[in-house]
Amino acid sequence: MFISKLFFPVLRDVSADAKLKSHQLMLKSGMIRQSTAGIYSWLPLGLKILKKITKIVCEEQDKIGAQEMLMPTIQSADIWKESGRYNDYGEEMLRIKDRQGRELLYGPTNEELITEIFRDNVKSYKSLPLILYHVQWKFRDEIRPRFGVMRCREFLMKDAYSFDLTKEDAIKSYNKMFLAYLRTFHRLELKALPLKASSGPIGGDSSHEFIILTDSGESQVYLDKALLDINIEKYDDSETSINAMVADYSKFYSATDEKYSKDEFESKVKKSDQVVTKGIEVGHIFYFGDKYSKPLKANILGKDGKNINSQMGSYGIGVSRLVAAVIEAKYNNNIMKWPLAIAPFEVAIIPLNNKSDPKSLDKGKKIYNELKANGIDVILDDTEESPASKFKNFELIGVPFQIIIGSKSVDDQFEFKELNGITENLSVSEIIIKIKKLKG
RNA sequence: CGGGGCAUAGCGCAGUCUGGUAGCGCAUCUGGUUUGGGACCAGAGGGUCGCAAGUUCGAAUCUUGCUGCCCCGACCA
Repeated sequence: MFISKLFFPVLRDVSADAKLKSHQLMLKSGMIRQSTAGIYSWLPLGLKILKKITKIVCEEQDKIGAQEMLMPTIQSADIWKESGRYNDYGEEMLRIKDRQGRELLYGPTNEELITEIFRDNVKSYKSLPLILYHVQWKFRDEIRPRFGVMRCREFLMKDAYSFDLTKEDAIKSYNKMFLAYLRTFHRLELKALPLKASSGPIGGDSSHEFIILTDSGESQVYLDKALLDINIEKYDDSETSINAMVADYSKFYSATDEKYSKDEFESKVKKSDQVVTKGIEVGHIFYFGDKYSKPLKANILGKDGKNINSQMGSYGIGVSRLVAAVIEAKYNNNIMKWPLAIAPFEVAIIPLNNKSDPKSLDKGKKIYNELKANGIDVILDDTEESPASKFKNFELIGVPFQIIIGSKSVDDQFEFKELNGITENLSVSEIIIKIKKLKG
């Protein structure tokens, strides 16, 4: 991408309404624009990051054997009446009538729909276990949306649904998902904390929420430092390894504000291991047995030829919220510090004096082509802006690395600078090797 | 839903109290000078002052109604 062609309407000032840093920075850098209360358009830069995060989320789902599909945003009210949630869900559900007067709704979640699909298409225990997921826009009519995409009404969510024959099997699916979640957040370079949670309107008897630790999050969390030292990379996909992981995470104390008890915290965690910080909920997993399969009559035939209800779980990740959560967790001095894996661009090439020295832009283009040929996501500054303004722009977007072509470059050596970090002089081939290595 | 605030150029704001026909910064366009940390000079374009009604010779300004947005509280990925 040449920056002169990129649609990114940056703002010098943002409204005093944007209180949260992530909200301010997303507006300033032209990632998003608000359409109406709690509803946002994603401009090219924001969408690019959203897609990169989505890809990582999907890869980790695929890795545990979940299969991607896509359900619609609009659903019929009928199945919600069958499950009993049409009345229970309340004002948060956006209800719509079509021209025939049929009752529809904009899905806030998809348990009913997936259960219907399962009911109509899966008849035998031999098809189990089955985990299906999709990444789709949801709508929940929040009483008071705020904080940009952090708490909005329309949001992108990955939701997965597991179907198993027995509770024991269902817990295996649940634990696999637990691992997938921790791996996903690890790849996003976030400190994620699984917490036992009350299960809310989704229902069921086992659930964890996943909280991203930040300095500025919404909810206060209390935890044993040992939880942060667990290395998720040491667990593989085997059942024993997964069980060990769940056991390891269950060993130590952690609680949100609501469940926190001072006495318990003090007695279970050594003073030196106590961590009190803030967090943002980005994921939630539930095991809820036959809560939906029973009312929706999602029966399958077991080995003995008898009909049974499958055991279900559902698993959500707020993908659009994750974008803001990454910013909150990692920003520094008004700069968004993207992990390389989701950065809007991996490298910016900055020829400083395009006007007075046309050769420098030619050099930039040559490097641009070489990097592109090596699969590197690169942006070239082909404008005649002042150097200062160029640097500011790339800082604002949060491109992690810069290649600077200017008076300090000699021959085929260029300044290779880490955003707000060290600068070294490298040749193009050295730079390519370095980035490839960082990408892993 | 309860309580409060705001709505003026693409963005951020002043002007409203005390009515006299709209201004500042940034952005945009033109020309010139600049170029290692959001450059400078000169000029230009851009506004039914959220909508509707009322008061008045005259309304961004006063009155009423409506709409939208935001903030504080109870919910949520």
